[in-house]
Amino acid sequence: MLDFAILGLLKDQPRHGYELKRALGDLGFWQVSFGSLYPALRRLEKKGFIEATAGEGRRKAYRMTEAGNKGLQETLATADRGKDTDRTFQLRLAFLGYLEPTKRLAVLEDRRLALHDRLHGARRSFKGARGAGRGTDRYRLALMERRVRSTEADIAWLDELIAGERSAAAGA
Amino acid sequence: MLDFAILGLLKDQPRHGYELKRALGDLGFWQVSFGSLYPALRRLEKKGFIEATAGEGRRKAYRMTEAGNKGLQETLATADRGKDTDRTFQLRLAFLGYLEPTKRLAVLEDRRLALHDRLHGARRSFKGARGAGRGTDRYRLALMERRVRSTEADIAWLDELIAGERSAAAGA
DNA sequence: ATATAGTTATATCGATTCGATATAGCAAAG
DNA sequence: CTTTGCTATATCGAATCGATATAACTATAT
Repeated sequence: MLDFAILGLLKDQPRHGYELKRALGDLGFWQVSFGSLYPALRRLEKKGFIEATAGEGRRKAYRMTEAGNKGLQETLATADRGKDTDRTFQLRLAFLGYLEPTKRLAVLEDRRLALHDRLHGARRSFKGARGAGRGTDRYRLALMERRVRSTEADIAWLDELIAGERSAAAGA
Repeated sequence: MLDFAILGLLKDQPRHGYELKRALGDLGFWQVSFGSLYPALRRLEKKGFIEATAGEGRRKAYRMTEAGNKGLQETLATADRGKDTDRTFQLRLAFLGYLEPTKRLAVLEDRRLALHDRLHGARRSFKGARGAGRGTDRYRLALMERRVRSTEADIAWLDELIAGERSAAAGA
């Protein structure tokens, strides 16, 4: 998934390693380590998805190749979206603009389904634990309640995105 | 941190590996893999923090030793709380009931500070990106907004916990 | 009875990621 | 002019992941 993130960030412009780390961190949900980043760059280079160019000073700027662009498109469109973790979904969303507009809605709706399932599970746990009179630790109960609430909030947020997507599709 | 989680779960009762995985998953925020779990059990056994007992059939039930309990207490009380990730904080909270009542409030307040910092950063990013007229991708903007909202919600949730903690302290 | 499929359970493998650290140039402050 | 801090690439060992192997037990179907 890091490979995907790097390709997404290199689509706009060439960047060197340090800059990639910063840009990834700026997305807000993942502080990637150098121990992940530099091996990933070598991996991608070996696959021919990116290539190093001479940057300023000792910088090595990496540029996406045509093969890399193809790889990015494939990963973006790929199913397996049911398996998205929170992090991989956020990553997917960050680069959703690179996906064909007609395919975007499906990504959001798949995510909505997954969150819906999560909500049911979270509610069941919470109600079950609350029902078992004083059987459950106060703090664990609070964690369960948080999970319910934050999943509800995520669904609401996602619904706004979906609505925006639909009206964008209608407007086009 | 997995070691901490295992010790926390074994404090109540002995459990075998598979059961530990289930119990951890039931906490709601971490589906640990066997590839992490079994090596961790051996690690803890080697340190003398847990010991295997013969369970039913081929099960190996692990029980926490006195040294293990001491290790758990230390980790619970340990500072470094400023460094808590979302996951480690949730774990810490799940076992906060095992910490001396007088020390619990500090854990919650440290977390509040960290979330406060995060909120400032998130707001700054969001406003900055929104201000740069149409410079930022719609989906990335949505991610930033989500980060702001969910951090606000987390702080509100945490404040309820803190209020509960204070009144529990006053009542005692 | 006895296949069949599903669940429980322990275990290991390779690849990935993390967190810490080493190294060094470069810029600004004191 | 040197100390401090930031930029930048790199690597190491340990932890974790995801997939898979294996096998016993359990329930259901034929």
